Amino acid sequence: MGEEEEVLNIPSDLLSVSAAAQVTGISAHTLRYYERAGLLQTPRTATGQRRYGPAELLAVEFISRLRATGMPIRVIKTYADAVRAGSGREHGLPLLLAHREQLIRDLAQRQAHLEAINSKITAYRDCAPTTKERS
Amino acid sequence: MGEEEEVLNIPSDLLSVSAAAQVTGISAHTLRYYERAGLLQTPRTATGQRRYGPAELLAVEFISRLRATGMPIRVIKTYADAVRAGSGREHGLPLLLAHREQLIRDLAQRQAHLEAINSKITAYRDCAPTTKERS
DNA sequence: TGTTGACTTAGAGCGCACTCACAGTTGGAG
DNA sequence: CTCCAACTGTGAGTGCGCTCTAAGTCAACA
Repeated sequence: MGEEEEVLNIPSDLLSVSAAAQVTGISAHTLRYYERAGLLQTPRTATGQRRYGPAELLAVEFISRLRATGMPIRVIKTYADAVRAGSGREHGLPLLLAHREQLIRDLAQRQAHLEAINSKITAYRDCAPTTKERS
Repeated sequence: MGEEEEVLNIPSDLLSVSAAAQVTGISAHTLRYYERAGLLQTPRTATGQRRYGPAELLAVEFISRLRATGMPIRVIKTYADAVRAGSGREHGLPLLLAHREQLIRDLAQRQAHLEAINSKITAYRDCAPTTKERS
């Protein structure tokens, strides 16, 4: 909750893991962790170093959106597996559709929470500074 | 993320911890945990059992809204301490104001994530079923 | 009055998502 | 060629928010 950059500026060349971390805002540790967890599969150099191209960076960006909206790692893995297996439309899409519904409900709830917090703030503004307080 | 009840129906009599759990949707274990953590302070019977009145139930409801919008336990504790100390307006209100700003930013981000997910879904709909996939 | 189920506290355990530490390998500037 | 910084995998550690366990106390009905 709360970053600072807004949009990913994706370069056309291949990036090392730390460069990809800079670009995506996901730490190098976490990028490797995602790969270990099966969310991601990064091409390697001849000696085994990861190289992130535009496609991988976009994948990282999408994964981080799923994470930021509360999708658990294991569900993202299921999605990623489906996409890699070429059955994204059959098995991946339903996960996205379900997640979208969840997210929409979640947004509505958070809106309601925001309004309740606003009410509380207003209550503080309205009551006299020396009045005894509740909850 | 994702409950089922919408609004709290608060009774006027005093409730035991498990009855309060029923009403608030927060487990009895968690209610006790909140109290141990200092978020809550429930009146007791002569023999030490908790009794939740309307004020306590409303407090639980508000706490669960703060939790559901990502406020950490320790910050809620700071808020609760301020309110109990009678300095809610001076020390509690700023926490709520900061949290509201955070929440508003968070909502905007989640909206953006939703739109990105929608785009991805649309991409699945638009591309032919047998087309090779990406990311 | 006896028994059963709900209550009490304190502490341990769990699941998740990182995050770090370690030991060893590699790439590139000087 | 040397050397240092950055890379590698694996496993352990961390922080958070619950969630459960254990041992004991209490309420209330037959």
